[in-house]
Amino acid sequence: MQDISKPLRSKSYSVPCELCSIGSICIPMALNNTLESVLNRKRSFAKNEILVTEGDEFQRFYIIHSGALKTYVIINGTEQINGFYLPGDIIGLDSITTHKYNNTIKALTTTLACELKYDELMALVTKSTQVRDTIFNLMSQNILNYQKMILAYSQKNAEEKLAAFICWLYTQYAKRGHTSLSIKLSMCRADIANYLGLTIETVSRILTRTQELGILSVRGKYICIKDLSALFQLAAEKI
Amino acid sequence: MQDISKPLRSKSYSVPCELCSIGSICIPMALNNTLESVLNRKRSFAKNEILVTEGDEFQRFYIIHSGALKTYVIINGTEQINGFYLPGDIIGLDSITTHKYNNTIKALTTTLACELKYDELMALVTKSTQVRDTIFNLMSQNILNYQKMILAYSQKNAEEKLAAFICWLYTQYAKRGHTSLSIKLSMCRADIANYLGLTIETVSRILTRTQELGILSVRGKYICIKDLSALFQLAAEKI
DNA sequence: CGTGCTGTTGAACACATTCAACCAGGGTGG
DNA sequence: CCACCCTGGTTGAATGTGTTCAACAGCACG
Repeated sequence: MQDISKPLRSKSYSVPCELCSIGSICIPMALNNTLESVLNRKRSFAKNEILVTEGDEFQRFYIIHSGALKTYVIINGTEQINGFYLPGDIIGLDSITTHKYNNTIKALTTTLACELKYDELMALVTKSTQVRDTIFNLMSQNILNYQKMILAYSQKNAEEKLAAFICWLYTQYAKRGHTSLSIKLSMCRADIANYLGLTIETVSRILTRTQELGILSVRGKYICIKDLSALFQLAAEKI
Repeated sequence: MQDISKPLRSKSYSVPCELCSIGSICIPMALNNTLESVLNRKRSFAKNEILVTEGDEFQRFYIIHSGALKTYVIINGTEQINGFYLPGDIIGLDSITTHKYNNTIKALTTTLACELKYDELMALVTKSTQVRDTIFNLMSQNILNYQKMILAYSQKNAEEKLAAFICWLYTQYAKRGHTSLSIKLSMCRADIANYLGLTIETVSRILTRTQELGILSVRGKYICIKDLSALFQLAAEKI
């Protein structure tokens, strides 16, 4: 595994296995040599490649090693983005209950992802309390995150939503060890607007306004956070 | 258990144990006589009684038998409602990861709730694959629900949000066997507005407007759905 | 009968959208 | 090589949705 991940870590945002969302179970599994059966080798996906389509039979989770994915559904013929996923994130927890994928998953950039078979993970949950606790912890964290997001996105106005979004990006990378204040957006303005329930014009306007306030520096897909605490304050969150 | 639940079912919205969110594991446990150790007796809470406060140590889930609860956090001195919980719902899944309650839980009306100890549930997860699968299914369903809610509440305008909220109420009751089109709101307008990120004035105006359209009939806390499919259409959801 | 609480209604205002024009960069073809 | 177009992004003016502030109605309670 290291032979694949090592050269990539310098290239772009990626997570070493220890910082992955399932890291704490993956590493022990590697030591026990049961890894190969449960966590398949990393697979590479090209930009705009579709990993799975809404309605496909659910078999495996995807855990992002590097790159970025988005998930969306088609409502009334238009794409509605459900979420963005960054290195260390796991996709598919919502599919346990439906036995099929509820969203289409698409690569925003070239992406490396680990595949984790559901059945085999479940078998491990029963065998190892460590795996059990890790998975429950992961799902609980997911639920907590969604709660916070609902709170955020139902209460906040456009400016606060966008600030919260950039805070979220920063926090996601920071959680996995990338504390840089310079962020390269892997999604276009239209995707951000779609996800936040805004228009691209509003997103654009707010980005320039926030830049004028000296909080951000925006150039195309590159965003530099000039005043992190002001950004978090704008998002109405505590750091 | 039945001695408690039976007389209540006629009185108001309540769920028989078979329709509870954990029903499928609860019933077998009752048969195995392990029930008493895991699922404590129902506890009654008065209107406005606080079950737990944000930050309290997490020990048990609450599963609503009858009545209604709300969860909220205090942000900048003001209450921010996180969610409403109805008969059959389980509260506390977000606390597994934090080991403490992330919200304050308060009874909206007189409420009967079952208490389910976390530690003892986990022990059962390892012992019984049926319990394991039920709990994973429950958590996955939770995650899926939140995904849909985020989509809903970030994309929809005020009218659609409120329609979606009433649809959600209807669906929640319907899932547990109460398909009546007459719904008694257990929360006040201020709570609805707070939760949906609107003002009470807007909620009020939209309710009367929707009534004028012949979709709803509103009188105080009593709502009667006159045209279910129109309501779902307004909420931009499929039935 | 007044007081307080919950909910409704009205008018002025603010924020976000819509529609439109415009700009910058990348690729293609003459 | 430059004109051309196409895509992604920014900016401006008019419109509309939802908020704010205020008054008021209905109802329970002392």
